[in-house]
Formats: sequence, structure tokens, C-alpha cells
Amino acid sequence: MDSNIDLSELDLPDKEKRILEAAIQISNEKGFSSATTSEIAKRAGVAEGTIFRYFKTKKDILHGVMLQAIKIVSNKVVIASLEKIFKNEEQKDLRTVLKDILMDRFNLVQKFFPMFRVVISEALFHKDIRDALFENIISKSSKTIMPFFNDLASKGQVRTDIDPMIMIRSMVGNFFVFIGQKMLFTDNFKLSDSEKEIDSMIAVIIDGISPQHSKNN
Amino acid sequence: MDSNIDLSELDLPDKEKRILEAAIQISNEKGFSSATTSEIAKRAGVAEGTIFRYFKTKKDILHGVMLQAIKIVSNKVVIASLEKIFKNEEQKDLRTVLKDILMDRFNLVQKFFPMFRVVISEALFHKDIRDALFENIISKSSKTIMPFFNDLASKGQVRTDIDPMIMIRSMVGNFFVFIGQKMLFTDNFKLSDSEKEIDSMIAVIIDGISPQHSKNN
Amino acid sequence: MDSNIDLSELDLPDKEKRILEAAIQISNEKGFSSATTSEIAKRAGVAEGTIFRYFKTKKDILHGVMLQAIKIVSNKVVIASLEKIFKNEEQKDLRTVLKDILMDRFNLVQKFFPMFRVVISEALFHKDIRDALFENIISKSSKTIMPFFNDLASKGQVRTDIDPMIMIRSMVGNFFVFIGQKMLFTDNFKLSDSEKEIDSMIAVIIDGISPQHSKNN
Amino acid sequence: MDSNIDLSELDLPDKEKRILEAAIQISNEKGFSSATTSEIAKRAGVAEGTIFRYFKTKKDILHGVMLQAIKIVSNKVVIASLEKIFKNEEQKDLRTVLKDILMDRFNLVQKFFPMFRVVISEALFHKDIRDALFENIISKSSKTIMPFFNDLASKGQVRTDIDPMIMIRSMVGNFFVFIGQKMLFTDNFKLSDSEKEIDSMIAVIIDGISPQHSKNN
DNA sequence: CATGAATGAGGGTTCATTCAT
DNA sequence: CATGAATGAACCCTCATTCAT
Repeated sequence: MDSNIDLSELDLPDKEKRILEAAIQISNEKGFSSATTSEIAKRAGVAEGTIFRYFKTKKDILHGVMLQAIKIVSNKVVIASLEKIFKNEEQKDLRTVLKDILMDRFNLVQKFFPMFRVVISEALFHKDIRDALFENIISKSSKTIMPFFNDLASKGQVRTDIDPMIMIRSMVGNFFVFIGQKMLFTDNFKLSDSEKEIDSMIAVIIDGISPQHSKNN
Repeated sequence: MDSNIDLSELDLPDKEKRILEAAIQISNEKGFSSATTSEIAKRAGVAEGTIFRYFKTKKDILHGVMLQAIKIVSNKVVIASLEKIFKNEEQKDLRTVLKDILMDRFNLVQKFFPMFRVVISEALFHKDIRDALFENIISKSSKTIMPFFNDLASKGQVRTDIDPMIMIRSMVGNFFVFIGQKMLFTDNFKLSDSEKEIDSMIAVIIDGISPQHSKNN
Repeated sequence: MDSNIDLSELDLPDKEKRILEAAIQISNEKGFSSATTSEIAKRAGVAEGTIFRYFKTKKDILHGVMLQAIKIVSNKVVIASLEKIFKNEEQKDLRTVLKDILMDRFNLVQKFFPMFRVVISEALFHKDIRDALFENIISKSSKTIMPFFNDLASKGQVRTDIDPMIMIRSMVGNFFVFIGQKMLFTDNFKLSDSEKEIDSMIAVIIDGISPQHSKNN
Repeated sequence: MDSNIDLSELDLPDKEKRILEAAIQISNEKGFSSATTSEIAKRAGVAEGTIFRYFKTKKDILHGVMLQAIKIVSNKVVIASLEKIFKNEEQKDLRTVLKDILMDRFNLVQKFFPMFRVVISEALFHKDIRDALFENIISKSSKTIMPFFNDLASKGQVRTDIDPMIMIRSMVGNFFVFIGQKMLFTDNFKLSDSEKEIDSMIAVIIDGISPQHSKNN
């Protein structure tokens, strides 16, 4: 879990990037409020004063992290999602599409886990972070996924008797518990080792925990 | 979210209890590392020095909180669970049993949410907390639930083609996302308003997101 | 100018007194904003943190100083003034009364010069300090002195064709310039050396700078 | 009190002038030690580094200000004073001459009040500033005013039984207290509103506070 | 056992000054 | 000459911890 966050693809001054990376790294190790600006500066290889040229207050570093998280999610998670999905949905069935998406998302979350850990831990206590999370990520993602779900529904691939929100939540819930278990409770986790587990998980998402006799014929 | 944690049923010196309650309350509001011993003392109605009679360091307060959380979960969640389940399983079907359990669990989590929020936020960063969580709660719960699941399986009420762990995870995942959404993103949430939502959720857990035509006949 | 302010007669906790004294001493040497809390603590013989048990912020130390200055002025300058004046006015003429008062006041200001220097320098820039100065000292003193002046007027000892305020200002002006010159521009000033100067000054206050031929006969 | 100090008549590089003006303005608002080089630079419209091309250290800015103050006083206050006085003294009596001078001086001090406030506040604490003040302004002014006073004395217009220094001090004292009251304790002060007050003040300076019956006949 | 005054290390932040561009 | 990013010492202030009462 050495948190080599790579913000290099972002268009930021070198030092600002290094400060953000250092902040994420250290916050990932001990939580944002336990990360000191002095340590962040040291890890970033800048003077402590330099931090405050780029971020007015320590809290603003966190906002900077959030902003990057939002950008990454917007660019990579949501938009890339759509493309992948719409390329695939014609040829493949729901099971395969879901697997593609989840595997991809797992890789992404794994890569940005330090960042997400920080954001989540802060969201637990600060409404403003939660609001940013909601407005920029959750509601945006919802708006993107909804049409896809409606499309699936119209093709008879998902239930129509249930609010799509709740089905999405099922996927998200499975996803997060899986992630949490792997990242927090499993040492040296490798996604490739878990393919079977993911298949099973998708099976449960799609068909539930009830016996399958009636369904599969 | 006014966090009236009540530790009164626990066998602790009055002051220790009040310190723990105060620590939970304040940590619930701003996170443990942002809670100061001075504020905890004030809220607990004791002198600051008194805290250090009961807890060698501030971190030990957290361990105290963990310990209580573990006791509560052991006593209430796991054991009470079993009793309820085993009383009911003969008469009721899976759907009803699940709903009973979940509703009860929701109420519990809601009541102890402050404590859980603190534990979770700390577990995000401290392996020792995670280990305590795992050994005392997760693995214990697993051991308790597994036989029940096996029993369900033998009665043909749940799938046998899937590792029970993964099915449990599905339930847990749905549970946590629901809890998270309600407690963190919904103002003035009341569980009673959500019964329909819970029914749908259970439907998805049991039958998945795929269309139900073949299944229900 | 070694500023041995002595607040011992004031009813304050020992440490608070020492902090105030140290703050006055150091501010007297370099100005309040150049005095650091670390140096104040060192001079007061307390830990830096101790300062903040007694004064919430550094600025509050200044308010503390102001408060003491106001108390001293209220108790010593204004009230004692009155007593002295009313004891003497029957027997002595204006010249003697003025001299008594001024000499006494000079001694006092000299003793509390460090404190006054700090207050004045802050008053130059901060309206709130000026307001405190005005309400607690200036207007209070005015109210005390005015009746005395009116009394003098009714006895034909001072002019009635001029607003008493302006006459008081003349005394105050002479007083301050004298003080300023002695304390700031004269090394090792001793008041006793200046008696003749004070006599002359009083002569000018009373009779002005115009030739005295017509007057003295 | 918007401190539009205008140093334009001085022979200085444009940027140096702007830096000095900005320094005076800001120091006038919050005191020199609370004025930051960054704010001075911003107000002057130059880069922060540029300040240090013209002034080796921040303290040197203050010396620069002092120097300008001295020049202004030398040029305007003292020299112009003389001219005015010597032009008028033949035709007018002491009262009128004094009024002319004071009114003119008031206008000047008002205009340069920001600069004076800074100089005075610094002089309170720094002997080197006091020394500069003394050598360049006080003693110079004295030397200029003394002959004028002697001249007045020889014409029987001022007392001869009193050290002229003390009479001058009376004028200066009245002057400063008046200025202080108007500039620091009066909102939106306009000199023109105070003509009567100034007349009274001059009356007190000239004739003192004692009753005038004997004198005026 | 309980207190809370006292501590001082270390927190976030500011700012005069430097120097590569 | 002018710039402004970078610096780091020093600032004010907080807080877990101690200890005399």
C-alpha cells in the first residue's frame, strides 16, 4: 500500500502536483488531520512555506485533493465507462459487460485508493466534502448510468419492477465491500487472483442469492 | 444525529463511562483526532486530568471505545441475531427473515452510528483497529452466520453454487450503502419511511437485478 | 528606562501579573507588535502555553494592559487628584495647586511610562484602543475635572470667556510635551532637577506668553 | 484619512517614490511593523523583489520615509514658516501672526499626517529615529524659530522672564493636543469648522488661563 | 482518587529576504 | 533592472500529558 499516486497527467505546476501527491500519500497513511504540513513539505521536497503559496490553508490542500479526485472520476470513471459500455453492449450480454466494467473500475479504484481513502474518511465528518462528493461524483455518475440502465430495461436485460437506483446501489454495495475487504483486510492483494470471486459476485448481483433452478432453464 | 450513545448497560465506573460517551460524541462530530481531551473532559463533566486516570493516553480512549463497540456487537448484533433467526426460520420464509434481521440491524446501527462512524474512520488508517475489528467482529459474525446459511442452503432457500461468503457480502454491501446513504446524505432520516425501499432491496438481494419472468413461475 | 512596572497592588493571579508586567516591559522596549509571546513568556518566567491560559490571544494581553492602565488612572490619577485638589484649594492659590497636581502627575506618569507608551502607540493605530482610552480615561477625567474648573471660574481664578475644554487642553498639551521631551529625549531625567522649568511652565499656562506688565500690577 | 501622501515633488526614481508612498499609506493604517513588504509591493504596483533593489531591508524603507519627512519639514515647515513670518510681522500683531502660522501648519500636518503618525509611532520605540528627529527637525526648527522669538521679545510682544523654549513648548503642546484630538478622535474633521476654537486656543497661549480683567485694559 | 494549572513540543501560518530567470 | 517563486526562521497558538494540591 505505498500509494504512488500519479497526478502527472494533470495540468498542474510541478510543485503543486508534488505537494498534492505528498499530501495524499501521508493522509493515506494516517488520515488528513494527522498529516502535518511540515511532513507534507518534506515528502514533497519543498519548503514548508511553499505549500502556502499554492494552498492558502491546510484545508485547501484537501480541497485540492478533492478537485483532482473529481477530475479523475469525471474523466476516467464516468466518461470512459460510457464509451466502454456503449461499444460493448450490442455484442455482449449483461454479465460480460458488468464484468468488463467492474474489472476496469477495480483497477482504477485500486490505483487511486489512497486518494479515495482520504476523501472518504473526510466525507465521514465534513458535510462540505460530502456535498462536493455528491454534486460532483454521485449525482453526475447517476445521470450517466441511468440512461444506460433504462436502455437495459427496455431490452429486457434488467428488472423493471424495481427502482433502478436500488439496483445500482446493489452493484455499488457489492463493489465497495469487495474493495474494502481487498484493500484493507487482504495483504498483497492482486485483482487477477480474484477473477472467480468476481464472477460469483456478478452472478449474485444479477441473479440474487436465491436458488437458480427455475431461472436457468 | 445527536449521538446519545448510551453505555449505561455496560459494567464500567461511572466516570469512565461518561468519558467514553463524550469521546464518542465528539469524535462522531469531528473525528477522533480532532477531538481534544479538554473538550471530552468538559462534555463528560470531569477534570481533564481525570481522563488520564482511566486512560493512559488519548489513543487508549479509542481502544476503550473499540472495546465497547465489540462488546455491543457481540452481545447485541451477533448473539441476538441468532436467537431471532432461529426462532423465526421455521415459520417464515427467507424474505421475511431477512427483512426482520435487516430492520432490526438498521435500528441498531442507527443507534450506535456515532460509535461505528468513529470505529470505521479509525479502521481506515490503523491496522491495529482493523485487526481488532476483524478478529472480534467480522470473523465472529461470520462464524455465527455461516451455520445459518448452511442450514438455509440445505433447505434449498439459498444458492449452493456460490461461496456463501460472497452472498453474505452482497447483503452486507447493500446494507452498508443503504446505511451510508441514509445516515450521511439524507437529512432527518426515519427508517419507518423506507419500508418499501427495504422491500425492494431485499428483492434485489434475493433475486438479483435480472428480469423475473422465468423465476417467478 | 528599565520599566519596572509594578502591578503588585492589583488583585490578579501571580502569573497573570507577571505576564502583564513582562508584556509591558518588552512592548515598552520595542512596541507591542514586535513583542513575541515567546519572549514575554521567558521574561515572565512561565511557559509560553501558560500565557494562553490567561489571555486567549496575544491581543488580549494588550487589552489586559489597557484594563490595568485604566484602573490605575481611575484610582490614582483621577480620584486622588480630586482629593488633593479639594484639600488644597482653600488655602493655596491656583499656581500652587497646579504645581502640586502636575508634580504628582509627572511622578505617576513617569512610573507608569512604559505602560502609557504602549497604550499610546497602540492607540495611534487601533480605533478600539482609542475608544477604550476615550471612554474610560479621557471622558471620565473630563467629568471629574470640569466641576473643579467651574469652581475655579466662579471664584474668579480662571477665565470665563474661554471654553474650559480648551484651557484643560493647554495644560494637557504642556504636560505631554514636557513628559515626551523628558522621557524620550533626555537621558537619565530626574524630575527634581526640573522644578524651575515646571514653575516657568505653569507661569506660561496661567499667564500665557505675552508680556506681564499690565497684569502684575 | 485616506492618506494620499504625495511625494511627487521629491527627486526620486518613480518606483522608489511609489514604494515609499505605499509604505506610508499602509503603515499609517496599521503601523510600520504590521505593514508587510508584500502588501507594500502590491499597493506600489511593483514586484516584491523590487522593493529590495531600492531598500536593502524593510527597516531601510522606514529610514527612507524618515528622510523624506525630514526633507518636507525642512523645506515646507521651517523655511516657508520663516518667510511667512517675516513678511507679516511688520504689519500684523502677534495674535494674527500666530493664527496664520498655526492654520498653515495645521493644514500641513493634516496633509502629511500619515507620514507623521508613522514617524511618531516609530520614534516612540527607536532611539535612532528619535535622534534623526531631533537633529534634523527639532533642533533645526528651534534654531529657526529662536531668532524670531528673540525679535518678538525685543519688540515687547512676548515675555522675557521665561525661557523661550518653554513658550515654544506651550505652543507646540497646544498644537499637538489639538491635532491629536482632531485627527484621532474626531470623525471627518474639517479645519475650517474649528476657526473659533483656534482663536480661543491662541488666546490661551498668549494670555494663559487666568482671568483677563487686569490685562486687557 | 480527582483536580486543573502548568507545561512545551509541535501545529499551521506569515513574511522578510534571496536569486534564477 | 525587474520579477515573483521559493525559502525557512519565527510567529501565535493548541493540546496531550504531568503533578502538586
